[in-house]
Amino acid sequence: MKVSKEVVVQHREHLLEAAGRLLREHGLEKVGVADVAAAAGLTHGALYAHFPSKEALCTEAIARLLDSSAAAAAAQPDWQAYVEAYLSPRHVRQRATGCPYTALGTDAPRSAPPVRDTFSQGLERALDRLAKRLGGRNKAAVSMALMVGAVVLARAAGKPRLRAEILEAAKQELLR
Amino acid sequence: MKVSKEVVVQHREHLLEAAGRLLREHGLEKVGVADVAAAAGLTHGALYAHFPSKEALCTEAIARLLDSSAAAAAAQPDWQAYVEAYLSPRHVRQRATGCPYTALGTDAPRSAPPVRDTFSQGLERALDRLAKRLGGRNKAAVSMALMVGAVVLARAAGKPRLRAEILEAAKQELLR
DNA sequence: TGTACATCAGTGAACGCGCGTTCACTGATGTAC
DNA sequence: TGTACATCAGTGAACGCGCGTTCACTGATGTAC
Repeated sequence: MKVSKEVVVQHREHLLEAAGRLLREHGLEKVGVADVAAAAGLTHGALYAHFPSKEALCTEAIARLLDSSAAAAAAQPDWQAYVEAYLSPRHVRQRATGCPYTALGTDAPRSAPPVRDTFSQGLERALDRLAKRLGGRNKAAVSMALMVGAVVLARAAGKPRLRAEILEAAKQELLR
Repeated sequence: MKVSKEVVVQHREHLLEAAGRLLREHGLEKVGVADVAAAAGLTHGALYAHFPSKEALCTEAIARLLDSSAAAAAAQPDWQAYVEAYLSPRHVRQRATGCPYTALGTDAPRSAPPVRDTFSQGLERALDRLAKRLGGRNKAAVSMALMVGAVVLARAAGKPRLRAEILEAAKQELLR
């Protein structure tokens, strides 16, 4: 049945949030529109009143992720605290709420143009901001690559000991 | 029809090679058993004479990838040349024949235990070898994280200019 | 060495299942009078 | 303010498609005599 304008906006918001969470946890291919709709408290049919396709939903959800990820970084003025949180076992464990590059990085180049472009633009802006913060584009690129790489490898490492080793090594290097 | 023992071994080999290539290019979820079989010059039914399931095929194919990737690294005694090849635009472009961590890194933690464990063990050995080569586990972890992160980000970056910037920054840092 | 038979990798049709998408219908919302 | 009607987000069944897996059958291989 029809719902009020405010509720429509809420539902759209919930769909994007759920998609952002599920995509980071399970990847683009393993998440179904029914999963996203259910996580938002709706049925799959309703999703198509908000988005024309799964791809459109995912594209917008990922664009949001990249934005809010950049916003979260900007909101932490203490660089050391930011790095320590990023390279924490908690971040490695909780993919669903973590950095989109570490969750979906290797999916980006295989995706359709809309998703690829979203990643590309998000990355460009992320590096710009980081360059201002760290005073140099080279330093920004190296720092981001090291952080992303460390979390990707730590997640691929099954044993907690190896995970901790990778995270610690990256942390020492970044805060040197 | 039945084929000779030698041909059976060849077909198995071709299936694993095709799987290794297609998996790196398209990811675990987008590659079908029919795709792999066709790339190996067989029909999908034949695949099940060699492997009990898609998962078993992928697990073995990935194990091979990790081994041959480590072997390729060991075969290049010149560290600078290795780093330059790894951080080259060519490697960024050709996912199908490149490093398995940069191609499938973010798929690893979402995969079923057999695939996850394969990655975990492969990573452990890769870091061991690199530690001997670079004289320190910390240095090995940092170098590998930076290399993997740089290629993942370079692939996510659409524009050649941004790609080159990331690769160059990482290269300078690693060969410092 | 030659022959008869058992073996088994390969083929392609078929099955079951899940997924993205569509659509007729519902009923609360919001608007026009 | 009250009423009648148009709108449209949401529901759930249905559709088409692709994919992993199975299986009866084929025919070349390899073995036993």
